[in-house]
Amino acid sequence: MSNSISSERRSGEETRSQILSIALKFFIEKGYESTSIRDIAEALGMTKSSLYYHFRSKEEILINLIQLRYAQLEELLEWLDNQPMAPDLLERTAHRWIDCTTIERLQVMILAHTNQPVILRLRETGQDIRSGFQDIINRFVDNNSSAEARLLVRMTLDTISAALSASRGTNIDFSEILNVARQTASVLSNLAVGAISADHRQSS
Amino acid sequence: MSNSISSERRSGEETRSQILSIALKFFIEKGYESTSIRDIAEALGMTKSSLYYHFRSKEEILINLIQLRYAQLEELLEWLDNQPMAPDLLERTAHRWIDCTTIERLQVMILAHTNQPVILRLRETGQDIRSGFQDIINRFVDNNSSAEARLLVRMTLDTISAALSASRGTNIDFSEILNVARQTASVLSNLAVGAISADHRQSS
DNA sequence: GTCTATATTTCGATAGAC
DNA sequence: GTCTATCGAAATATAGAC
Repeated sequence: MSNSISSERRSGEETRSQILSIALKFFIEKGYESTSIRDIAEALGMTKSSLYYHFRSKEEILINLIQLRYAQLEELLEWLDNQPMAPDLLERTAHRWIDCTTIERLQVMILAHTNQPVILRLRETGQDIRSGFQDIINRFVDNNSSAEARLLVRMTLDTISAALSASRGTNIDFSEILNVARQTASVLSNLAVGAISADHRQSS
Repeated sequence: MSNSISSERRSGEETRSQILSIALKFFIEKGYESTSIRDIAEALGMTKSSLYYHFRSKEEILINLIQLRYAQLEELLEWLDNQPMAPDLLERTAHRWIDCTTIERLQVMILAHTNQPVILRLRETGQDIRSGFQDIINRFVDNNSSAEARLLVRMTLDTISAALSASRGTNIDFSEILNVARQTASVLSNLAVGAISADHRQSS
């Protein structure tokens, strides 16, 4: 409300993003519950109270981090809605998703992966945390599809998580994870499309 | 030390296994850190103090649960050491692992999957928590192998985790998860063996 | 925007009676 | 083997000075 909003805003936003960055690091390494506000504050050379100026609660920090994920998921959904259905559409969708994955988003995926209980709890208490791939999955299968087909479609779209999970504790780097995720998506999409076709043959 | 040890022992062991069972359920649903000793005790109709008679600490409960996993991993390793190396050995190893997976062990895998930070911390503080597949993976690749080959072997052996993770939030059942894990292991083992062969061609 | 000081709660764990 | 009572530590969060 003063005439120096811009500069005040700037430094405020910088501190905010530093907090998010450190919090992401701790939440991945130690887990959300084992990371205290104090851990985050002290790593930034400030006190707990200062941190509460920027975020109302610890949950709000987590929610901010998680939501970074959805903008790109919606872009992918918009792209998908403009594609004609084709046998290789699932594979192309998975590849498109992998190709637009940056190292920052990969870290958010690790966060979501290593803190499933609290994220599930937030979702149940009505926070704005949507479940990731559901809308995209529904483009390929429905509730009449076999469990096999539904699961294979999910796995095809989520090979990054599978590669990430398998790479835990190793020094395998970012680009290699995406490379392997790509290969895996290709072979899994074949299995998925086969299962979907089998469903259709059975229902006709 | 009395002459009624057997009956006393019996009821003690039963309480112990009830505690482990409830703790497993809570650790999966709420996460280890968000589950209090009180949660576990009250679910069993007892107090916190009574629980401390059976387990020294909350950590000890978790460690007991995690260790249920290793007996069968060692059986698999012993079987593997008696097999001659063959191109399809990786696939057969993965299938053997999947085929001996009970629903109880699947739950322990979910536990390990949803509580990675604390399990990693226990391992670092010298508790007897070994990392799962490392010994088995080393039978197929070494540090000279490409990152691609190493990661693909890991993923081939860990398709249960991938299928489990993808099935979160759905009602897809146990047998279908194992079925899909089997199919996935087959196609991934082909990729892995291809990558290993490529390594050998390059080094010779 | 950052600080000191503190309120409030909850946790893991122990002591000791029965 | 289970209980009541309690300790001490650490957590989230707030109030108010600067």
